[in-house]
Amino acid sequence: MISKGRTGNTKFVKQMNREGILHQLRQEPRLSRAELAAKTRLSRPCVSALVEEMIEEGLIQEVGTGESKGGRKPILLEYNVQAYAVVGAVFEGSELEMAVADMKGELIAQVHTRLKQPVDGESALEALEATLGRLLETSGIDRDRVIGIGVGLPGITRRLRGTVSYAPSTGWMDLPVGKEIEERLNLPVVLDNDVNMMTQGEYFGGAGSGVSSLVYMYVGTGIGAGIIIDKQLYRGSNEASGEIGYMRIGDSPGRRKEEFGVFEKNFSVAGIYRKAESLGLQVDPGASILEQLIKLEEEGSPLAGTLLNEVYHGWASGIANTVSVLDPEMLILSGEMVHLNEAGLIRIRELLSDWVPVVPEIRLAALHERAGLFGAVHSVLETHSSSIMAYKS
Amino acid sequence: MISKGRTGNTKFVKQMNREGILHQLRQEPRLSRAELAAKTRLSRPCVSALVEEMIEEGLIQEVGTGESKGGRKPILLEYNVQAYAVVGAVFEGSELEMAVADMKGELIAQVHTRLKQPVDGESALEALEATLGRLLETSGIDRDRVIGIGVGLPGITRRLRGTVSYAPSTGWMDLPVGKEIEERLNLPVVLDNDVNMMTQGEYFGGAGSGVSSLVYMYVGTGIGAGIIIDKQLYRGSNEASGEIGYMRIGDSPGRRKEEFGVFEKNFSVAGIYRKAESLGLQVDPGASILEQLIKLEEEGSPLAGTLLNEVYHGWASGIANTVSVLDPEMLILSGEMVHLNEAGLIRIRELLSDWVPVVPEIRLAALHERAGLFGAVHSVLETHSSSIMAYKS
DNA sequence: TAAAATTTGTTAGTTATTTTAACTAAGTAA
DNA sequence: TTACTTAGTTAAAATAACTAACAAATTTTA
Repeated sequence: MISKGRTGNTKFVKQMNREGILHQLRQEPRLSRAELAAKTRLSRPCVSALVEEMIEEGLIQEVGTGESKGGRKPILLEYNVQAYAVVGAVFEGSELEMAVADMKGELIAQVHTRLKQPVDGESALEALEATLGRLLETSGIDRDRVIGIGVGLPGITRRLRGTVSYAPSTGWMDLPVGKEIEERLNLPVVLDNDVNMMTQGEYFGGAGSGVSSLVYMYVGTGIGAGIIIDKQLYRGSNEASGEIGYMRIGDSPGRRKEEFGVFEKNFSVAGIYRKAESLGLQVDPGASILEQLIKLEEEGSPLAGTLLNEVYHGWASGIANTVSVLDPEMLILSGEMVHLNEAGLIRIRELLSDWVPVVPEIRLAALHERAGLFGAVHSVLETHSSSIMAYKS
Repeated sequence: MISKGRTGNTKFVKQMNREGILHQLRQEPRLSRAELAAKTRLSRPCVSALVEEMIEEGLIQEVGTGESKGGRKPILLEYNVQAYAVVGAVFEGSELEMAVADMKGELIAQVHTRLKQPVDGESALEALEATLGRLLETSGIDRDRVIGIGVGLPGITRRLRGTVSYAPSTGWMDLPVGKEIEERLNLPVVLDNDVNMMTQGEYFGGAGSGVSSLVYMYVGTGIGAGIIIDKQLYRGSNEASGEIGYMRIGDSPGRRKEEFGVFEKNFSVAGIYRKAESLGLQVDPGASILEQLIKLEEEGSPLAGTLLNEVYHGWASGIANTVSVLDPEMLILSGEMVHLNEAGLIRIRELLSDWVPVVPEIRLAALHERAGLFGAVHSVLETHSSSIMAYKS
């Protein structure tokens, strides 16, 4: 019930200040009250009072003394990362990956479940519930200490009317998934699509930590992007931001209103396979197409070289268009793109510097499979770590 | 000096609440204290106190009584739009347009100056100063009542180190323009490029008023876009957001590192002229190219029809790419695009609904030439209307 | 027509929270 | 050993919002 509208009362200020202190402590562990006062621009007595309160609540701990700076030694404080726990879950195809993490977002335990086929809403919910039980048991974490669960689903996640959503590829059409999970598990739920979750993962604990705006570009079955602007995930007005697979890049087939967009039709993993096969190249659908093309080119196949170049050109075009619109600080390449070698990266950077006036820093994703889980966990921390404090105070 | 970091004191709360009241009153004039209390969720005594303060400062006025709703008649309050004034200025080629507005952003007086050629920094500054004097004199507004000036400049405006900026096409390379204007006029300055100013103009008082995210697309010498996300202008990490002229749309010439991007090379006004001329069409560079093509097509020229279609296709591609990334609530077409007729608009909407999953509302710009001035004025109101209150209290 | 009810606005007192100033604690340096 | 520093606490002052009660002005109702 904090600051609903544009006006606030004095309690809101206290909440803000508590969060400010916690924020500092999360960024820079082992700070004294005096240092906190300086960094938060609050008076020392105020910091002392708030800190005492949060120590009582178990959110902060005193952890010994630091070096003297010419006077009394400071008492160092630390964010108590074990005060509570958060759970992250990611559905991917017929797999469910789940983990508990501490309040810093560090994974404590992780389990993996294979869902019964075909997946429907009920079986997915059941799996979620059972796996959560198993996870908490093995990790020895009390259920009361879990402040929420973040769930990543494939496909577009609509948030109309609260937490209604659907994920086409698993057959959960238009189910109020968020609410159902919430009721079933009796836990606050943060729901988002897989790319948004991975984006948050890389942003909070991967290649993108520290920047204030980034684009996370994922090439897989389709092509999508997650966007962080001003340290916040940007979802768009219809939850459809970052649907860059619909860009007009490459050959556009005559047909209209396709399920896939032109860009992803041409340059997703499946699209590249199609191109490779139509060129008569021998490729294995089980392994990375990019790695195979690179290997073929090294072995002297000019066809593979041509296709590789076309792929770089296509991907770079997608990047150029996105960067032209957003001018992000950083761009993170993931999915199939993580198999880019040095030469490929250089080629893409080269094309970009020819094409656009400002080229952002471009990096490969650092977290790989863990990105989604990491993001799910952090999305809960972002959404609920302040509300948890509110209900305690 | 308000809320520098993430923490706040009680004064900050008061500031917030004052702004909340003012905000309500700006949106909906003629509200009573009781209604304000209900809308801002503040207690009636609190509202009364804040309102009294602001009446004394001249920010609010009592304007008679309203209809009874079964009890005592309410005393209606109104935002005093004439308490202060703001100035907007827009440089465009060798012209300088300038206006004063009240606190609601309504233009009170407007003047126009032709700059000496060639334009350099000094002569532009001189013109700015002289025109401001003339404007204030004719409008009879006291200089002390002006809270700031918004200046729109052509080209990319960089804000590195405060307000350093450059505007290539007027020859102001890398001058600390913001600071210089500030010193010269002794007024707070808000500097931005022309497209951003026009975007804010349409957002605050034109086709885009009320939405929370929009893209303003301008086709002129080049092609650019202004982006509003979450009710805020988004400038990008290097002030280069919305540089959609660099998208990869249409024929890309062999040359690298051009001044212009591929999209604008093909589909800016100049680009379309080039295409028209190479097709042997008779076009006059002084009038709207789009209108001429439409007329030629109506007169039965198949070549003009083909080109027109190509232009629609190109513009729609730019829109599709932008929309794929941002998923805005609304898209405003301006510059040469305002000459689109109904058929053209329909064609573009048709292409979009074939290409992208979510099509935003698409409108033509409503403000035309006044957009820049309007935006300049509103950018000052946004930036300084709260600080003016702060220094009063 | 008078009393009751309702809505608006104010007054007085309470509460919550931060700040300032002074003070204690615990160290370093000369 | 004394002076100076830095860390942290205490107590009082300041600020600003809230609650409760009341006054003022109207409408509704008996």
